Amino acid sequence: MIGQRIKEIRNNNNLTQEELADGIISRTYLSLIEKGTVQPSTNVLVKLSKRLNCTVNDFMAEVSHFKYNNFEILREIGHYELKVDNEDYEIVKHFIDKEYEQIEDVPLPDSGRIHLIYARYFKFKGDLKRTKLHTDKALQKLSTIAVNQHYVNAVLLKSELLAEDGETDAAIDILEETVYLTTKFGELNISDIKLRFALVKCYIIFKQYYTAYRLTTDIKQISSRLNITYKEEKLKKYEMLTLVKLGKYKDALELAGDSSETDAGIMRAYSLWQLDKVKEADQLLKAIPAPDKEISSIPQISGLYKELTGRLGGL
DNA sequence: GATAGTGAAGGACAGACCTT
DNA sequence: AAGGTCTGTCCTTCACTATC
Repeated sequence: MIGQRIKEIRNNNNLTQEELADGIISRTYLSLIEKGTVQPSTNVLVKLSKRLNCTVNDFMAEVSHFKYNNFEILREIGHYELKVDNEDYEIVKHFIDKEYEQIEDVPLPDSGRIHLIYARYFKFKGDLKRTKLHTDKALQKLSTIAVNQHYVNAVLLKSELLAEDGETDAAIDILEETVYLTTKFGELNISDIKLRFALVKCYIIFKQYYTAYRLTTDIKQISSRLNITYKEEKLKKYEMLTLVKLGKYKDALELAGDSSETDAGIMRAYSLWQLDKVKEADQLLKAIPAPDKEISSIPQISGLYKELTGRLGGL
């Protein structure tokens, strides 16, 4: 597949094998690469991509499936991916019922996308066994092409499952590896932000707060470079939490501003308490509505709340 | 003739494995 | 730990053939 793409791009650039290979590899070897007989090294791919004025990712981009005549399925995959994104799972059930994963000759990337839809559906349904099965299949099939948004989504789901199983270190491994690949071969996009978000969550579980904080800074930089916003509120909470955990209470207070939002309030109160402003902390804490169960979507913030109420309860 | 494909032979290198 | 050997992969060169 890579060879096919190289040939396509070379032809678009009106270059012969001789011209493209010159000074990089032998012409014969390029021929073998294009035929798919050999697997070129990354080094070679990088050099070829430079001469062809493209990225290595372009070599791995999906070859258009004009031979794959089932456009209907492709259209449906895209349609139901959106439905899954919107958590419209009841509609997705129609897609599941069609059992597209049983169809032979579906190209690997598309088959991977089908499995990913299945995995996300079964995750919603709470069927962990099928979720894991389809996630692994999706990863396996999507890994045959360049790191793209579908592969990243599969990685995110996989890391989520690993973290839920208490295998945070394995989750970090797969996320870091994917960050490396996207950074090395791809151009920055929303996937880079999503991956780092997932990493922040894992590093907080691992109590590696400095790394988590550094990642929140990375996310802000990438967002600003791409001129997009992504879960700004949650990012701010993570940033505050890491600052609090690092003992940078003044910075945390500054970041929280005068937000009346519950999580921010908890972290403000906690920081104030740490800075010996017990009275202010107590007042702030009393203004926070008493939660009946989980107070925050971020467990560590609930932890701060419990600690704080424990300490200030006697006042 | 220019370009591309194939096969054989072999060098360079890295990783795995074993011995000292 | 340091070394030697083996093995597999990447890559080259050369010679030849096929296609346009």
